[in-house]
Amino acid sequence: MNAADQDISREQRIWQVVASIPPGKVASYGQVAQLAGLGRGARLVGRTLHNLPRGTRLPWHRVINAAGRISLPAESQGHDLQKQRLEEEGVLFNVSGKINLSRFGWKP
DNA sequence: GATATGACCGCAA
DNA sequence: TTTGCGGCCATAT
Repeated sequence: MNAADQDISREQRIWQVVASIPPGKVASYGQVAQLAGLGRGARLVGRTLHNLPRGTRLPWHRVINAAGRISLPAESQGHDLQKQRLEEEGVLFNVSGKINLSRFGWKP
């Protein structure tokens, strides 16, 4: 048993939670962390998603920060891709680039 | 081992 | 609204 095994368990839980997010809905990092049993390990969720391979099947674009905003830099490609995918699923952005969590927030 | 940083969160002022 | 503080976990120095 090494550190990698622990990491895999946590990553697996995070992946499971992220994969459970229905289309057209979004969840915050804290939400995912809580459901994955990580408590307040929101940072771990962010790190894990950042480490995802390019060809992943995971709907990582449905994970945003608590402010209803995309954490990635606006000039980053991931930001653009995330926004586009969300709009494809019907998630609308505010004029400020924010998402109405009361409407699109995932409620398990 | 200690310190700093990071796709962060929640609360208080 | 913004700012500051503590908390979580992994990685780098």
